[in-house]
Parts: sequence; C-alpha cells; structure tokens
Amino acid sequence: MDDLTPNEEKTTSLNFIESIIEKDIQNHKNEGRVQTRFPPEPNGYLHIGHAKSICLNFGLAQRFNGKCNLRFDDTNPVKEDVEYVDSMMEDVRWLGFEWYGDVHYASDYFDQLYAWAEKMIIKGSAYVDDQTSEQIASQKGTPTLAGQASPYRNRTSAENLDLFRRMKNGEFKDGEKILRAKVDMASPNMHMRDPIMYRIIHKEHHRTGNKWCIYPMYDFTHGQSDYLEGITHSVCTLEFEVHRPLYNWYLDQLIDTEYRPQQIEFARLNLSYTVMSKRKLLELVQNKQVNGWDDPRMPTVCGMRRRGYTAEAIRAFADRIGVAKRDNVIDVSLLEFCVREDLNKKADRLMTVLDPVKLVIENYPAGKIEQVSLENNPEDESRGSREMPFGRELFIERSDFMEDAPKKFFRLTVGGEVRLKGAYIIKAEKLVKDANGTITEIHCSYDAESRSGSGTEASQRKVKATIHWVEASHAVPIEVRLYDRLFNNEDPGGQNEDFKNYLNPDSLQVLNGCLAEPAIRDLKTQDRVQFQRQGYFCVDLDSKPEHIIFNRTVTLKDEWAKINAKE
RNA sequence: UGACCCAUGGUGUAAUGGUAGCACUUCUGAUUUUGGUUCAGCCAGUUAAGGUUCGAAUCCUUAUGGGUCAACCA
Repeated sequence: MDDLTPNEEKTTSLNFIESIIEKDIQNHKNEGRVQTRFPPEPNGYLHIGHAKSICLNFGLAQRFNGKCNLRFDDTNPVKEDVEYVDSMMEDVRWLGFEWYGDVHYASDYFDQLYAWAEKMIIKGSAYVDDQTSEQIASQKGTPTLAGQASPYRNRTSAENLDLFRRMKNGEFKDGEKILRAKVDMASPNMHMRDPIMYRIIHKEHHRTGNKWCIYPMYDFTHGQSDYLEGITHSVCTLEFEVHRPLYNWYLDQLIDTEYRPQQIEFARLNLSYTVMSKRKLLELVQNKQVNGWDDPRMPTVCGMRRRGYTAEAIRAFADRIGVAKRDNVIDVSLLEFCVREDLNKKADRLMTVLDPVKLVIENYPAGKIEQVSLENNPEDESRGSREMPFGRELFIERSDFMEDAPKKFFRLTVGGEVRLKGAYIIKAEKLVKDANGTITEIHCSYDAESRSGSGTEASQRKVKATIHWVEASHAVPIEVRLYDRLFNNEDPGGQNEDFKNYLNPDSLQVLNGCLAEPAIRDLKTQDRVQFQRQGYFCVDLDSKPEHIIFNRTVTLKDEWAKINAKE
C-alpha cells in the first residue's frame, strides 16, 4: 500500500468501527489480528460509494497493521462478467491500494460450500423444496404475519441428500428445485424464514466454467467466505443489517472454532446532485444519456479518473466524510473542495482563452514578438517557470471585458486598465463591432514601462485586475469540455418522478474555438493543469496532437460569478 | 400497523457521564500580478417530554421523525 500524504494522517478520534476494532485488539480477540476485505460483485463499475468502502476497508487494515483482501462475490453467473473483474482491480489499484495476497473469488469456495451444504442436510438443517418461487413467496408471510411451512420441509435427510446431489448433477431444470435452510418460518426477520441456500442455474460461470449448475446464494456464501479467508471484521453497508443473524446462524451450523468473523454495518455514501445505484447508472449508460461508464459526469471511479480527479483527492474525501450509521447526503461541494485542494498544489498553471475576443495593442510594434516569463505554480517554486510569446495582437476572454460595467466589475472597460498576466498594463481605448453589434476587436494601448518583473516604478503599479491572454499568432486551438452536475435536483433518486426527469440538460458543454499558449503541446493524456483563473483541466483520453481535448475537472472558486449571479 | 437500525449548526462528523469541537457551505474583512491560494472572523446545533445523577448530547422510558427488511440479486 502506498504512503499516506500528511493530509491523510488520521486524527485521534475514532469512528465507531475503529472503536470496535481497538476494543477487540485490547481483548486479544482473534489473537489481535485484523483482516478486512472489499467484496464487490463483478457486475458493474465501481463508483464513489465503493471508493468510500475501499478506503474504509483498506484504511482499517493500514491503521491496525492488518490485511485487506480483495474478493469478488461471484455467485451469480447470470449477472457477472470478467470485464468487470478487470476494471475493478484497476480501480482499486488506481485508488492507491494493494490487496493482501492473491485476488479471491467466492467461486474459489464452491467445493467447500457444497460440502457444508451436504453437512447441513445430513444434520437436518437444510431441505430440498420442489415448489415454484411464487409458491414459496406466498408462504413466506409478511413482516407482520408469520410464514407457513413448505410441504417439503420434513423430507428425510436421505431424500434431501439424494435430491441435492441430483440437483448438482444436472438432473433438474432451472427453478425446479432449491435447497433451503430450515430456520424459522415465524421469525420476525424475513431472512430467517427458511432462506434459499442453493438454486439451479444452467449457465457457464466466468471462472468455474460448466463445473456447476447449482450456485450458492449470497447469504450462504459471504460469511463462510469471510471465515475461510480469516476475515475478522466484515464491514458492509446498512442494508445488510437484517442479514447479520443469518450470517451468524450459518457459521453456527458449520464451524466450531473460537475464531469467528464479525459483520459490522455502516451507512453508504450518498452524494448530492447525483445517483449512486448501479441500476440507475446503468440506465444512464444504456439510454445514452452519458457517453459510457467513464463519462466524466459519472460518479464512477473511471469517470472521475477521466475527468481529472486524483486518487489523493478521493481518499481525502473519504477521510473527511467519516463513517457512521446514520443516513447521509454529502454535499458535492466537499468533493470539489478536496480535488481543488489537491490540484492547487500539483497542477501547473497554463493560459488558455475559452471564449476569445481579439485584443490589438495599437502602440505596440507590429510584427514584434517578445518572450515573457511565467511561473508554473505559485504554490510550488520547484515547478520553475516557462516562456510565453507576447505580441501586438492577442486574444483575451470575452467575459473579461464589459462595455457597461457595474462598479464591482474589476476587469477591462473602455478607459480602464488591467494587467495582462506576466506582461504589461493595458488601457482599453476603443471597440470594433460587427453588424450585430458584437465586439470583434478591442483596441488598447500599453504602458511600455510596466512589464512584469522589470522592477520599474510602472511595473509596481497596482491595477484592479490581472487577466489571462494568449498571443494570436502562436495560439494553439483546443477543444474544451465543460462539465456541470449531471442532475439539477439535489436528490434525483429520492423524488416521486423518474430520476431521469432531473437530468441537467447543460451538464456537458463542448467548446471548440478555444485557444491556448504553445506550452499546451507538451502535455500528455490525463495530465492535469490549471487554466489560469478558470479551473482545473486534464487532457482527455480522446485527445490527439492534432486535436487536443481537455476536460474540466472542477472550476476555481469564483467570487465574481457569485456577485454577478446576485444581480 | 411487526422486527431491527438511526437522530448534534444548511451539510457531514467529533465529544465514550464533566467547557458542544472540527471540516465543508454561506457571509464579512485582510493579503494577492489568478475575483484563485493564504490568513482572520461572523452567523449557526444536541428531535421532544419525562426520569436517573452533584452533573446528561451521552444512561433509562415514552413519543416524534427518518431508514431497512417480504429477489431462486448482492
């Protein structure tokens, strides 16, 4: 596992899971051993909610000198695929974690689980049921009404064993028979009403091929898998709370050791302005409302990676949101804060003009080009500086000029002065407009004595604002993709209407006429930079040298946008 | 009209019977050749009612509110 940055040093206060573990260690439970696991089902892509779980499980192992396994919970061949296995391993590693030993699969334990099932049949705590799923459901009762026993509940062990073996041998079709645990049809906990242990699925499994046509259910698999791997603390989300009695019941039936894994539940992550369920994310992909699982608007790990999020930022986020049992909705602004905090220190600055308007410096010699020096990162002197061409014709951001500016507008107006970052102070003199009245050129004069860093008195002059620019003849055209929140409702999944009704129609904005300084050509795919005064961006996967494409990871905080919005 | 879980500023999370703290957000100000960063500060909280206790966010009771559970999914 990689080192924690200073930011990720744990505080002294413990979350409730850490408190449990600390107590267990003090009591020498399991010889003081700590082993956790991250157990995804390989049926989709990992999202920021999984990232919370990954950081939690691997983080607990780090903190308590334990181990953390990676285990694929692959008990349902109908839903699972190797494609997902590979992407999940990639995502876990990208987040900065390495699992202990080999990757594990629940399917590694199919033989042992089968043997345990036979053991339960022999001792009379499991039976084969011939009924349809509808019949079984109708006997299940309701949370307020006890269930009724299956007519097959009292088959002899011998008969059950024979039938179960024939199930395994492929003598029955899907759904014809199942194996159930004999627990308590009157339990107030629905999961204890003779839960299904094995079902018949004639489907090739991504790892075991056609060896099996019966597959164990989650409940009959998870606790035993934990046990077999020596997991001490089996951390899962709250909806498995009602499964815990069954988790423990199966272990009680099957094992006799003092060692016993303990299931602990925590509240899953919810993020404002997005959805987190695999089903809903899949729907967005299938309906082409996003461009695949790694669309930078998706809360998937691969989507966030493509957008330019760093693993450090995601880990810092996971750390700050904490772990507890109450339902929560984390404000997406915390995530944005974490990525800005990280990128502010790491990302070199670059000048790009997203919505260019031409600026002509009338008293600057035509044809002259001089080089000005700019520091790469004011937060990190070791990043050095670079040269950038300056000349008579430049492009500046259209929004940095206003004809009828309110008093709080600090940028360029006719008769007003601003500094061109790293270069000279200019004063706007007159405008050139087209037939529609749109400004096509801003003509200005410059103060030749004011060059940045020249040390002259004029260079020390204070002006209200400093704006970014690019020299016209050296400008590099780029495409920039701006992303906004995917939904315009804080909790799109929690409304009465379909969550897709709350999709933000402006979540993706593709800008094609953007211009960048020449240094932009040095960047490689996925490199992250700050576009001066605008935000953090990264080179998109689709970018090519002849067609450079950037994704906006997150904007800078923007005081003027706030003031402007209030008008 | 069951069982189980949960309840601290707008959001999230601490305080483990003894001064309700931290972070994000909002807002104010200082610094700034990024309206960024940094720094300083303001506003703002224990769901309610009883009880135990010298003392309760914390323990107990009840109420209220929220969540989970009736897949041959995980």
